[in-house]
Amino acid sequence: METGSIPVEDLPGGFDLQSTVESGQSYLWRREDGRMYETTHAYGGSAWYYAVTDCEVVRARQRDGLLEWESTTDAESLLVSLLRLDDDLDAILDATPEDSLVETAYDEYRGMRIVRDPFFPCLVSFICSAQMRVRRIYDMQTALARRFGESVEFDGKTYHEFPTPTQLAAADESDLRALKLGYRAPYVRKSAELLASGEVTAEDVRGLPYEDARDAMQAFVGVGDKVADCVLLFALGYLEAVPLDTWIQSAIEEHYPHCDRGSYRDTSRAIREQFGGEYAGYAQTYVFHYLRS
DNA sequence: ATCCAGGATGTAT
DNA sequence: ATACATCATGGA
Repeated sequence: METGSIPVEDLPGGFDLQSTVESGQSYLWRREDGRMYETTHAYGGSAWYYAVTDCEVVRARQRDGLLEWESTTDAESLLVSLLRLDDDLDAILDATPEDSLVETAYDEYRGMRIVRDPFFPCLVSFICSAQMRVRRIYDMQTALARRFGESVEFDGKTYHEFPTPTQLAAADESDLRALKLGYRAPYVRKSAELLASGEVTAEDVRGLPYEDARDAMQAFVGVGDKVADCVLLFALGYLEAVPLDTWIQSAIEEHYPHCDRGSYRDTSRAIREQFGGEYAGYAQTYVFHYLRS
């Protein structure tokens, strides 16, 4: 086992591990004690979390200004990538317009960062998110990993990686329904098949201008405007993407009624401008977490 | 019991 | 392009 620590206290804008991985933007991380979403700020906020990706387990906790980690291999660059520790949060705040709701949310969860999740797990988690509570989305992803993913041994325990597109494409609908995916089961299977066959790839989307990328994402099944925005924001690094979910819709009604333009596309453009454009997704994620907590 | 949860799809207009 | 019913599941 390799270990290390990353000084995060002096990163521009700081860092907050708990809000980053427990704000409903990523379904990659689990708390080591299995109490995700049951209690808040356990151990003074220094609980261990783990993620499994590329057959590697990485475990991390934040304590005394450090992000301490344990892994099968050197995990520092992986953590910088997954948790976007290279984002200049101060610059992002500076680029965000004066706005009492956004500022309140930024103050409440200072240091929370957008994640950079692996594409396929992110895609599936947000396909599953349709009409579903955050806690149950977690449970579905956990069930998929246990049932279809590779087992990885680490530190005397068995962890389960999220399945590959090929692994999920090989499942049939009844297997997925047995895991309580409900009507999302065929969406997940068909989208896995599109990736497994190479008919659609993440590279077909990555690099496109934002609105083109949002359209391209809808080649997947079970992906409309909102889920497309989530994957663009939380996996592909389109920080301007603002997923218009029910929470943000009600925030628009309440705080930004002039941004409601009827259609998703036009409302999206308006709220994106309201939130400062380039980093509008950051403001969205803070507001989402603030309103939902 | 009825309503709702990080919506998308198929169909009719 | 927009309006509508329909789609599982569990918790309040």
